This record gives sequence, C-alpha cells and structure tokens, in this order.
Amino acid sequence: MPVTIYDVAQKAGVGIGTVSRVINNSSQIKDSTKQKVLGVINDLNYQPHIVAQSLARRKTSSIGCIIPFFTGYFFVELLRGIQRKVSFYKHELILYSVDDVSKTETFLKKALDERRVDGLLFVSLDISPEYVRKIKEKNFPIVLLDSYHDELDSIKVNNEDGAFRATTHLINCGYKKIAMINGIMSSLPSITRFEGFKKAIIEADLEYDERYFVQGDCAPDADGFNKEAGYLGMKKLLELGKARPEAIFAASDIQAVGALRAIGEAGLKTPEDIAIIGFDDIELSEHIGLTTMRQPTMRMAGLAMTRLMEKIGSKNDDVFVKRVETELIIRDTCGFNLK
Amino acid sequence: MPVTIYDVAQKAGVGIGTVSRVINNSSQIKDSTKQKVLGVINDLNYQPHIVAQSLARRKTSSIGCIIPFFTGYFFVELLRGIQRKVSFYKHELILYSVDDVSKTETFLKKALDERRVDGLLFVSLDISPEYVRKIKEKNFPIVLLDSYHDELDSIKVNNEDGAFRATTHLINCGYKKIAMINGIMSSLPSITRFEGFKKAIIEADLEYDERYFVQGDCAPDADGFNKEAGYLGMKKLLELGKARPEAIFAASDIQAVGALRAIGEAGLKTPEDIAIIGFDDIELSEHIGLTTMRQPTMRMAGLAMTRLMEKIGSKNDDVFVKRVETELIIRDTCGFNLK
DNA sequence: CCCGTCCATGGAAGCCCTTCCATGGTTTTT
DNA sequence: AAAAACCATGGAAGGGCTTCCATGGACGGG
Repeated sequence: MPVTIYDVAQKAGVGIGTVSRVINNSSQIKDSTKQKVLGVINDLNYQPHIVAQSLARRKTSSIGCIIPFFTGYFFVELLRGIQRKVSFYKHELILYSVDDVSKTETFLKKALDERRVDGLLFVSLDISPEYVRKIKEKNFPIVLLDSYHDELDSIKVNNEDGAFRATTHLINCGYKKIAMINGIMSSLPSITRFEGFKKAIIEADLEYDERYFVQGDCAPDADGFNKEAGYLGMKKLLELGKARPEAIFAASDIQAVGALRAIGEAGLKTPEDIAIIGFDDIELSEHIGLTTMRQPTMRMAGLAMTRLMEKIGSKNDDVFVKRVETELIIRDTCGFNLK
Repeated sequence: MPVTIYDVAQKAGVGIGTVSRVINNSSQIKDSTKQKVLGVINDLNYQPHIVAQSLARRKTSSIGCIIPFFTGYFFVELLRGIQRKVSFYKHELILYSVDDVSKTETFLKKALDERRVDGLLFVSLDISPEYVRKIKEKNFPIVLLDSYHDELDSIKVNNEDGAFRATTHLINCGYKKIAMINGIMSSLPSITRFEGFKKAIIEADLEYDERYFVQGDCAPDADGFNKEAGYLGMKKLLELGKARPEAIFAASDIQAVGALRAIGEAGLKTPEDIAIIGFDDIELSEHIGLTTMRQPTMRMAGLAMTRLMEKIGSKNDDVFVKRVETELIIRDTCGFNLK
C-alpha cells in the first residue's frame, strides 16, 4: 500500500494541510515544521500521487502533442525540441501521433473533452472549423506549430520566402530550366512554397513551364512530402528527355532524397547533370551533402512551447502569430561550389 | 463548468451508480435504462473526466516509454510501432525521451513513484540494480525493449547472430580485410555485435587485425551509435593507407552513413573501393542503397507492447524473454550485385 | 491587562469518478 | 402461497490530494 499524505501527517504529528503546504512550498509555514515534515517525507519515501494532485488542482501537468509523426523526419526534429522544453517546464508529454489524417479529430476530441492535458501543440496539420469553434468556446490552450489558422496562436515558417530564396539560389547558380517537386496541393505549406517558387521564376524573367511542376504522387492518406513522392516526381521529370530540367527545388529534403535516387538510377549525376535543393534541413541532409533551406526546428518548437505555457498560466485570448525565417544551407547538390 | 456524472444522473432521473454502469458497459443494466441514460449523455455532451476515473479505478490508462530518442532513427521507428499498439489498446503514450543518459533514472523515478503510468517500456538503455530491485519489489509492469536484464521481461534482437551474418556476408562477397565500426563498448549491443563479428572472422580463417576494430568516438553522454562516430571511425581506418580494409561492418546504419561520407571525402567509391554493410535498416538506408541487417522494429515494438499489456492485466511474475532475428537486406554498398 | 491582529495550523469539503452494499421488486421454486 | 433467489438500482464510501475556513496562540498597542 503506497504511503499517503495522511501517513506523513500522522507520523509528523501535523495535519494533512500542513503536509500539503510543505509539498507545495507554501510560504505560510514555520521553518521548524517544514523541516520536520520534510524529514518524515524522506523517511517514508513519500511521493505525492500525481493523479490525485491533478484532480484536486484541476491541472494535469501534461501537454499533448498531435503530430504527423510518420511522414517525415522533420517532425521528429520538432518533437525533439518540444520534448526538451516540456521537460524544462516539468511537464509530461503525451504523444498523439497521427498516422492517418482521420485520427486527427479523434485525438483532438480526446484532448479537449477528457481533460487529460492542460494544453495542446498541434503540429503541421489542418484543423476543422468545428474544432476551432470548440477551442475558442472553451478557451482551451493550443498552439499551432508549422500550421496556421487566423483565430488561433501559431508559429509558422515563412514558406513563401523560403521557397523564393531556394529557387533564386538555383537561378543564381546559373540554371534556367528549374522544376519543383511539391507535396499535395491541399496542404498550406505546398501552396505557399509553390507561390514562392513561381514568384522567383517570374521575377527572374524565366519562363514558367507547367511540365516543370510536379506534385507528389502518394498514398491517399499521406501528404506527398515523402521519399516515394520525390522519387516518382523525379521520374516524371526525367521522362521529359531532352527537355528535362537542369535543377530541382524539392519541397522537402526527404523528397529530395527520393529524387536523388531516381537521378542515380537514370545514370545521372548531381549536381553535374541535375542540381537539386531541398527544404527542411533534416539531420541526414548534411550527410548526403544536400543543399537546402533550413527550418529552425528547435527554435520553432521552443517558441511554441513557451507560448503554450504562457497561455496555460494566464488565459489571455489575443491571437499570437510568429513567423520564423528559413536559412539557406549550401552544400554539394546545388552545384554552387563547382565554380 | 463541465458536466459531471451527477448532472447526467439528475437529468436522467437515475442514480450516479447507474450512469457509471452505463459508461462502463456493465451487463447488469436494463436496456431501457441504458438507452435513457445514453440519451442524456448525448444531450449534455457528457464526457467522463479521465483523471477522476484514473483515481477511482487506480489505473491511468497510459503507459510510459523511456527511450533514447535522440541518438538515432532506429528509435524513431521503434516508437512508431509502439505508438501504433498503444492506440490499439486505447491507452496514452507518455514519452520520456532521454537525451542525456543521466536522465534515465529521473524518468524511472517519476514513472515508478508518481504512479502516472500503468506500465513502462524501457528502450535500449541500461537499468541500474537499484531500480531493478524497486521494480521487483513493487511488481511494477515493465518490459525492456532492445535491452536486457535477467530478472526482467525483455524483447531483444539476436545481435551476435546478426553481426555474424553481416560479416559473413562480406566474406562471401570475397572481401578478406574486413573492419568493424562499433559503438562504445560499455553497451550490450556493442559487445554482442563485436562477438558476432569476431566469430565470423575467425570461423572464416581470416586474421583478426586489431587495427580493423574501431569504436565510435563520441561525446561523453552519447553511445557512439551516431553519424559522427561513424565518420570519425572511418577516417581512422582510412589513415591506414594501403593497409586500409576492403569492407566495413558498421554497427548501425547511421554510423554507416557517416562512414560513407568519410569515404566520399577521401575520393573513394562504394562498393568499388570500400564495401560497407550496416545494421538496423532505418528508413533512409533504402534510399542510399545501404546493405544492412534489418531489425524487425515493428515486430519488436508490437511484442513488447503486447507483453506489457498482458502484465498490466495480470500481475504474473515469471520472466519473459523473446529474442528476434535480423534479416539480411542486400542493396548496393556491399558489392554483392557487382558480380 | 484586555483586545484586536496576525500566523501557523487542523481538517472538512470538494475535485469526479468506481464499487460495494443495501434495498425493494420480481421471478422462480417447492 | 410462502420462501428463496435474483435483478436492477441508489447512493455512501473511498481513491489522495488542494484549499478554504475556523481556531487558538503569540504579540503589540492602548
């Protein structure tokens, strides 16, 4: 039988209220009493029962994270940053990883209705109007990370600018026939990255060729930001034969990896035959020398968590939006270092 | 104010016990009553308060996972399998990711003493005798995954055999000068993989050359199973000049990636100049054509979770040990397909 | 020396469920 | 027809904490 606050109180010859005050570091306590209670706590090896505390405090000290865990390593790196901050705030992280987009709502429902978490980090997914309404209604603390909705707090990356600069970098490297491999166009990052790509092409007075824009073919429940999509997209571009592009902007590093494979299988070399730039800067990119636009994952995760904890503390309801910038990381695949 | 079981009971004109029975699908309930209560639950949009349920049931419906999240993608893939099963069992997953080995105990303490989780999955880490004792004492449900202790349940991979077969495969490909890049030798997988490597070398009547065995140099808190360690290890082997090995067995895929980079930087090619085989079969290995020993991550995760749920259900205390086998995945880097 | 303050403290009530026991009604048995 | 067995149900107790309110002692001021 676990030791409870009553055992401690009895053995210390004080009331349970006093023990509770000691545990919670209340100021209204005589130092001698505090030491005595602390001694007993130590002797009995007492640990407060977190669940009971949660019930009484009406706080769970845990935050939930709804994240499409399985579609890419970008998320893994975000998760890293999140976990770090969660520990820092002495909270627990409950992971709701979505491997099938339809689960998003199930998880939202759980988090909102069951009151198991104090707040929610909602990563890279779309949120339905119905749940936005529910969230506003309950004034439930939530922060969108790498996602956006105008009524909710969000940390997002400047995708358009990132795509613009990625494409511009390829242009500066001297390429004229530039293609883009994108995710499915129903996702916001896909749309904005495409905008940036197109803008760069047009501002440089290059011709926008529809054949040079391919969307990730993928399984119905995925988002196209994966290896296969990159591979298949590249295949499609290679089928253009002589008209094939000289350089590729892939909307994610993992797509770039797939594309690289297709390029290799075609007996071509990077960057000599086809240059490529990715987006994300996931860990493996460094190893394969992929030029890419780095998303500041740690920073994004940190900002999101800080904001979330702030909201949990004080339920203010102004909408907070933070946009972070990407950084061009030049490696081998863009051909920049060839000159 | 959230709606409670009392509100439901009152509105439905029944007692709280009855409502509770409906929620929990008790058999002892007249169907007409059940329907009536269900109706009210729906009307009021009632959701049981999970924390209160946990307290009353003395179950949290959540399981914890202590995992060295940040040292490799192998863990990410295990986590994938774990999460899938956790959802299946309608539980929650609390993630305790260890980025600094010293945190292991902190997390163990939390999980054991605070009673926030019903059980624990302990992945790829070492557990101190003190905690083994505590666990046995409390009969706390825990399963070690990719780790081992003779008094606790564990799912482990046959590392020795895997390493043996990996090395043998290189031998079969015709290489004679074979090196191994390993993690730090204080970790069990490192030790057993080394055993397998050595056994293969000796059984093939090749000479075991000490210079061909390098341990991952790495940060003090890491385990050497990472990219840098692979990179540095390979550099060391390349410094051997003419005496350099013809083929490498890397104890993890991510080390192989690092090694590959070092090979590339030295102007050498794989597998023509130096062949390499990894261990793990992480997702990216397929893309870079890395020959490797696949660890059945999904299966391991599934087995561990199944066992854990079984233990949570019925506290039997026999020790369960399951050893799974690796699978040779032949791709490009071993040179097998060159012939 | 008495009264008003202020502190440290005890403990009841409350958080929201589950579960056990008691109850009254119904059905079966003899 | 009475006794026995059975059911569905209500609600108190209990799970382990926090917090508010009441209390009594110490202390300063008049």
